[in-house]
Amino acid sequence: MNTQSTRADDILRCARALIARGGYNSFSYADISKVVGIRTASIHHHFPSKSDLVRVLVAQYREEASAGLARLEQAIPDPLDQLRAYLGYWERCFADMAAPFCVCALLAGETPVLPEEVAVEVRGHFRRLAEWLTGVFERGAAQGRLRLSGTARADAEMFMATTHGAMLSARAYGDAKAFGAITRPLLERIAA
Amino acid sequence: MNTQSTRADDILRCARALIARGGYNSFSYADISKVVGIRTASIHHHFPSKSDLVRVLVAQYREEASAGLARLEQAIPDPLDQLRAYLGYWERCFADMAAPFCVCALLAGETPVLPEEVAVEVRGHFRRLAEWLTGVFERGAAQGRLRLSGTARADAEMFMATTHGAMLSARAYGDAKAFGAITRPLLERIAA
DNA sequence: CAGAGCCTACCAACTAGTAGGGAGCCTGTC
DNA sequence: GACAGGCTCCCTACTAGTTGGTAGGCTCTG
Repeated sequence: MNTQSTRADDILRCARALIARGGYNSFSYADISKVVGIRTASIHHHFPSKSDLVRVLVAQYREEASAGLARLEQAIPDPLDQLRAYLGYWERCFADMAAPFCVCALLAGETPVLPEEVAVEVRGHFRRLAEWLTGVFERGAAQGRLRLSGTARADAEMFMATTHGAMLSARAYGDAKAFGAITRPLLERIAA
Repeated sequence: MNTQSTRADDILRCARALIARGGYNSFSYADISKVVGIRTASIHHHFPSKSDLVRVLVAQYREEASAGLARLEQAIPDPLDQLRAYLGYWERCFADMAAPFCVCALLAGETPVLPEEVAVEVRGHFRRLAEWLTGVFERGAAQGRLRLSGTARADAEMFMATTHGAMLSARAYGDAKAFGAITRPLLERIAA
């Protein structure tokens, strides 16, 4: 357990919220400085460069997501309910305005202008999520709970794409409810 | 026809390519200056502020998209083929690396940090595209060419979200073929 | 002459990042 | 117990380069 200074965590939490608003190039150390109450030079002490900060941030995000999926899988046995819970999580995020976007989905769009190290982490998140979803679809099909329209892998990729696209639509429409409006029919369609 | 100075068009074309790489905050007047061969001050002569430039850029993008959809609709009678052609267009864009992302999809993610006027244009594009797709799904269902899983509107929104999400996945994976891999099964699923 | 288009020369604010110093705290040693 | 050394964290002060944007002047054209 690292009970050590919460400052680095404060910085990461703040940076994550800022990135979720507009991506890599839409925030600066000065923005973090104002929120966390620390000088920009002190942020450099914790994270020497911006790419370091964002790489660590995304790596931590991936760990949390992975842990969350594992917890979800343990708590909920039914594959369809697992998908429902996954989408429900994001629906609640949008409703709360807490973290109204997947950091990795946003960064994925900016890939060409991202530091390579960050792009690698983002790719890792997409792979991990796609793998988890593939597993869910495989088990769902085997148990007769989900109706596959192609391979489990293909359905998983499509599910992920629709989810991310629904986040974009919600932002474009300026309407948090749009996310649920798009993803709920998605669930109905794949339910056996 | 406005045969007038191609400079403004050069600037718009260049800015569009730059935005398609990483969004609103990832390019500057200096970047355009280097490519177009003009001083940044001269860009301000054509577009007083950055938000002006991007607003006009997105408005022009919307017009082209609208015209493209109208042309597509005239040339191709079958609704399923229309969707095929729409996705084919983007697949070719990705393959060429010409314009490997929908400008509006990328900007949609950045909505919270976008100038209001730009966000309005982006929203307009999403509305227009969703409306067109809704029409295609309605006609497809009426002609027995497409299988709806919900209302035409809901299916259209889902189709659009999946398309945009597939763009994100292609970028995240660093693999242009991923777009086709995700969207082709999508077509098969909705074909009657 | 008027205006369009482009220039040079600015500007203030902001960008990520560096240098160096001071306060506090742990740790080892006499 | 004292005290030196080193380490962590944060500070002020600074840098060079970039940001979007302005002022004013030149040239070419209708």
